[in-house]
Amino acid sequence: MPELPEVETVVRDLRPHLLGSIIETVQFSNKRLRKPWNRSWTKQISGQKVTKLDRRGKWILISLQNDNQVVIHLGMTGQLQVMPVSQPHEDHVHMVMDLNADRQLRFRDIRRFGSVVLYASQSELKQFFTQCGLGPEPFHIDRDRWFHRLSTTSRNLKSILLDQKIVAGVGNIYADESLFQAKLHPAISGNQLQKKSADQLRKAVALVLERAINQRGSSIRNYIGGSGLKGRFQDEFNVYGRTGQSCFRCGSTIARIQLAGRSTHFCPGCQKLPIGSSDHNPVTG
DNA sequence: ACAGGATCCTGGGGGC
DNA sequence: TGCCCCCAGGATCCTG
Repeated sequence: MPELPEVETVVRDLRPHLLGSIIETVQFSNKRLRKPWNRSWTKQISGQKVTKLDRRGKWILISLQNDNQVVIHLGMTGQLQVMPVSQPHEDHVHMVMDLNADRQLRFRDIRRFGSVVLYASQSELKQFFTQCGLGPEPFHIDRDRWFHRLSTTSRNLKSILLDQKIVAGVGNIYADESLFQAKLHPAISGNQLQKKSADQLRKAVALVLERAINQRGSSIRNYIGGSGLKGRFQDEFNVYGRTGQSCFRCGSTIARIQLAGRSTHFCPGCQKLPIGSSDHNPVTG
């Protein structure tokens, strides 16, 4: 669900509430999340002060005074908010962290694709990211490296953008919006791109994400920020969810195809396949 | 190496 | 009102 702009918004919203807070204890519901919470971790983090709140890709990182790192992934439907203990409990709350001053950090996750885990130290966390090969932040991609990654693969651009090993934080919405911004068809393969086009895509991703952050991300159905507020970027979509509507740029009808197992939206007028590429049939609806 | 499908879940919307 | 089917901001594993 939440992609980089949504996760960034959650972190920014939570930061003033969480920094300096003391974690008293943590409790989980009886339904398991994507990754299990080790019971011994509860003791480790009890009484610890929150010293830092960060984001890496779609991961939320809570640093504690003893160097422990609480790492949260929101999955598809995760919501993270600090609220008073007195606030009534919602459905689907699967983790509650009791904080000082009668407050709680609550993790609500309808589909339970999210996770909350602990790493013993910053270096252990770094090791984890290295192990899973997490790619660079979209705002700090090296131009030549990016071109090299693209030019050495026959995979299509859509699946490249969704690959967290190539660039961290992009999901289905922003992949489609970035490809529209760069005027590139999602089915083009990486090694078909000229250096100039590859660079246009690199810049488009950063631009689209930056704009989305400024709008607090996109709220399609479940997403809310760390303050409970929705995002506004869904009002600025050019292609995502606009199947059958007219392109704001050229007036063509926005098409939807299946790519990398995901719904993929694009404008057949602005985003053309190079001659010789195989064609894809639009799915209506 | 890559594409595609299935899987983990719950809920909303449309069609009948 | 109910049922059935499809769809969904993610990630991972398996097959061909």
